[in-house]
Amino acid sequence: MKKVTIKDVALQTGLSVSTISRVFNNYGDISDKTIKKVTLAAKELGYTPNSAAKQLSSKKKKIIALILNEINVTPGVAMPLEVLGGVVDNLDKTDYEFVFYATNSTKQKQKSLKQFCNERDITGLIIQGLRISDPYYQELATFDLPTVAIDLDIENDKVGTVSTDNVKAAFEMTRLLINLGHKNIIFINGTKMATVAQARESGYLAATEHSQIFYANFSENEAYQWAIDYAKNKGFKKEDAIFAASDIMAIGIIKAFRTLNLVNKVAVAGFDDITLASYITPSLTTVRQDIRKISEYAVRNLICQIETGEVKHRFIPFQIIERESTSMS
Amino acid sequence: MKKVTIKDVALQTGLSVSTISRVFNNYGDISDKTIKKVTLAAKELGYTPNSAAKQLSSKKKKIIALILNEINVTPGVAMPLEVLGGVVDNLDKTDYEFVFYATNSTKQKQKSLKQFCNERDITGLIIQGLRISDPYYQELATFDLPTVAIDLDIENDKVGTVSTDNVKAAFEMTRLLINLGHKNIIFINGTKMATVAQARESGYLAATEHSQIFYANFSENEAYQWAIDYAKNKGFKKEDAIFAASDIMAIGIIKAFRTLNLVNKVAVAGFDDITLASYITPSLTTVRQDIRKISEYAVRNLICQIETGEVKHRFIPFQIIERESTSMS
DNA sequence: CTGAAAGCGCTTACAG
DNA sequence: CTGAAAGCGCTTACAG
Repeated sequence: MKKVTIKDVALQTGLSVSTISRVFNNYGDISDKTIKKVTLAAKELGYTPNSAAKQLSSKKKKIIALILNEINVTPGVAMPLEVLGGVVDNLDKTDYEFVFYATNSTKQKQKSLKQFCNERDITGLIIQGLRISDPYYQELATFDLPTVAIDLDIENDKVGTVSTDNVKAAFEMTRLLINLGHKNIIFINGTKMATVAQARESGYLAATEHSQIFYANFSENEAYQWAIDYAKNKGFKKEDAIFAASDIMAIGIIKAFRTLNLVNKVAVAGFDDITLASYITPSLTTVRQDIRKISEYAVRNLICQIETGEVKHRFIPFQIIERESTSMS
Repeated sequence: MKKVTIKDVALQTGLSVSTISRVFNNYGDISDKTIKKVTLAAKELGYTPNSAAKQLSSKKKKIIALILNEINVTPGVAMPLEVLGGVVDNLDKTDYEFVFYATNSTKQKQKSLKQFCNERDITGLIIQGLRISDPYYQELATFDLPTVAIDLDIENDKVGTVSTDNVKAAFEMTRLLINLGHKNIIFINGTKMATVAQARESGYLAATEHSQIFYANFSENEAYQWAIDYAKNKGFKKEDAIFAASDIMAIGIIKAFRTLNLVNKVAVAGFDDITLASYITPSLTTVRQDIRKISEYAVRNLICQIETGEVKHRFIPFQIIERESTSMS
């Protein structure tokens, strides 16, 4: 089965290749009769334009790449999938093509962002999941292709950003815990290597006077272990409340609290509102991010940036979800 | 900043374009001196081969597409993400390029699989998430590109398959419930429109004498509602056990059982082992699929099919995970 | 071991 | 409104 090309359509219709091309690209400057003839012939022959040829020959390329870092590390965390789905859906409504690329720190070392974009003729980029230690994070500081970074702070006025206002969200959550009567809010952060973690930490710091911060690497196990150790060494008090910078860590702490018989005695709050948060017992008080909106604005702002050069920074509204883990018996 | 092409490298080195191309494609037939010179010049200029041009000019293309259907429908279900990650990782070890494409029933109507593959010069295809009612499912019956379908039964000896042995797994789970002393196993299936659902149903049927089957559309809410209604109309008995064809439905039933105060009285089992399964209370007895292995064999078999024409059908081992939901008080 | 030239399937000024 | 021709950046027989 030979591939059918634009030439075959030209032959079939007796028109020139240029005309066929114009019909397919809606040049407007063509007679209705021709349009009909070409459309019919194309359908008959089963013609589909070859995208590589199109890309190569066309001046104005329109390809948006989504780059996701470390997509399959944390079980239960579906954010990458949601971002992917959201970006695809929003891009479908435009005439930009979509390319997906999954990366990780190994691959980042092998091929630079710029290399990748040159190879694929990328027009614009949406990127998510980078940590501060990642090569691509560094590269973004001097990157000159239209780019929107999700959940990242980049010191580069060519790079737009979309994220939850992590500072404000952490501030509000901390205030909520205080308002619920807890005197001593302990903050369990992930690492200092993530922009979102830094932001959440500073929000926490702004809301409390007596700060106590520990790090559990965004890991359920490490958070679990931390809680066990802390209980042994210092002991939790009724007036304590734990605010974890991710639901996964909060869940680790809740698990420890089950063992320690501390459930419903010491409040726990998380961040993200992953699916687990509402299913676990006790259900978890947390901050819900609006990933659909984040994806939507990532696409929207990127296209705006490509077309007008205007770089935007946007916070997407969040929601504090109060559940059982902060209501004490 | 002009794009640097193979021509620039040729100019810089005083060699011909053909030679540069050969160096980059490891033709072997070139002097070490030349290789070094070219490599150096390429690095200096920051040359990266353009993939569109490569694709267009090359006879032997090597592009594998992963097509995922309806990626963002069910919260808590990360299978598409795991498949994506697995396929990417396994493809990274080969010299095939990877293309990702998310589809849904609307998009399937707009563009046929064949059209999509022609446009992109796809060499081979991995596809997951299709339901029997999907246009692409129909199309696969007569598809002639090397293809591996995940979790699908296709009547086409050009299409390979990789999946859990759903029949056997459902059979074993049903037997387990019987062995645990439950007399009456009620099967809650999703729909008749999914191959996996049909397979699980027949496994169930093979293992029990008194079959009772209901459908809850793979929906937590519908399963919840079903349990409430059933309790009202017929009433659950101690000897009953519920086997749901997905964890999500099993969880809906557990939720209903909480309301009905039936937890630990009537056994519930699920299928999939999603993250939630181990976190919910009571934790859920279920069938664990090995998605990493499924992805691995999907890639491996597809490449084998592309290179040798041999079409394979493969079952990936599963595991029955016994947890609290089937241990009665 | 290397080069000249045709060709992959399109788009797009330039003419008419 | 339509066509002829150059060109996008590569690969690959064919010569030498």
